[in-house]
Amino acid sequence: MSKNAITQEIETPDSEAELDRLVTQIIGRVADKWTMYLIDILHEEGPSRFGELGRHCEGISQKMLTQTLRAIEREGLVHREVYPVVPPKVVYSLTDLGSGLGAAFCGVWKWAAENRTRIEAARRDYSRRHGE
Amino acid sequence: MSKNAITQEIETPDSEAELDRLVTQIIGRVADKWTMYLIDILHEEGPSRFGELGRHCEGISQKMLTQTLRAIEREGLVHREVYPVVPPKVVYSLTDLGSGLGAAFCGVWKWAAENRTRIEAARRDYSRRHGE
DNA sequence: TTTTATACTTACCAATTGGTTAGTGATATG
DNA sequence: CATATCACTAACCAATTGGTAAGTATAAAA
Repeated sequence: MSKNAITQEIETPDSEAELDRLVTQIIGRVADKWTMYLIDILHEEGPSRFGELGRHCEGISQKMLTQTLRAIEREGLVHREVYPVVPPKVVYSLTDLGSGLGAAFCGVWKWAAENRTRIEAARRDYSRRHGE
Repeated sequence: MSKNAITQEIETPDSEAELDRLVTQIIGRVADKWTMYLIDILHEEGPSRFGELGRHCEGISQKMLTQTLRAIEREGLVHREVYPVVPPKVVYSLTDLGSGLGAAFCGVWKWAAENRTRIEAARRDYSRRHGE
C-alpha cells in the first residue's frame, strides 16, 4: 500500500516489486552459457540445422544441444521447423523475440572482446595475490 | 603456422579462432544468474555491504552470495574493501571493468522488461501446444 | 547387404551447484 | 551474563547439470 500509493497508473495489474520479480525470473531462465552461445550463433549464422548448431557450438554435447534448444523454443526465442524427409531435417531460426535478445547479448560479447586482455590480467593478478 | 601465415600483424599472438575461443570462455564464466543479478544490483545501488547485497538479491543463499562475489572478484569485476572493525564491515563495489559489464547487461534487462508479456505469452502457447 | 546420414531419445553415471546448519570472533547492548 | 551483530567458513546432503553410450527410423549409396 505505502509502496503503490505513489503510482498514479490505473492499468497496473501488479505492483512494481512484482514486475521486478517477473523480469528477474526471465533473466534467470535466459542467463546461461549454452543459451547465450546458441542465440549468438543463430544471430550471426541465420537459420541453422541441428548438426550445424552442434558444430558451431564448441564443446556442447548432443544432449545439451537438444535440451537448450527445447528450452529456448519454450521461451519463444527460436522457431523449430521440421521437414518430413529422410534423413530428417530440422531447421532452427530466431523469432523476433529471440532476435531482440540476440541483439541485447551483442553488447556483452562486445564487452568481452574489448576487455579481454584486462580480464585475463585481473585473473593473473588475483591468482598472484591469493594462493598461487 | 599455417593458421597464422595469413595475418600480417606482428603483434598478434593468437589466431582469430583462438581469440574467439577466449572470448567465448569469458562469456561462459560470466553468463550465470547470480552473477547477472549481483552486477546489476551493484550497478544501480552503488557500493554495498555483504548483507545489503543479500537483501537485494532475492532468493540467494549466504553461500552462493560469498561464492559468486569471490568469483567476480577473481575476474576483476568487483573490488572488496574490508574495514577492520567489529562487527566486521566489508564493502563491495564495481571496478571499471565490472561497470562496463553492468552497462552491457542493462541491454538484456531492458529487453526482458520490454518483452515480458510476449515471453509469458509464448510460454503459455508452448504449454498449450505440447502436453499441458 | 552393410554402411551412412540425421535428429533425436533413453538410461546410467559423475560432477557441479546449491541449501541448511552450525560455528567463529570481538564488541556493544540488554 | 546472555544476546545480537556481521561477514564469513566448514561440513554435510539433495538436486540439478552434463557426459557418454546405445538405440531408432528410413532411404540412399557402396
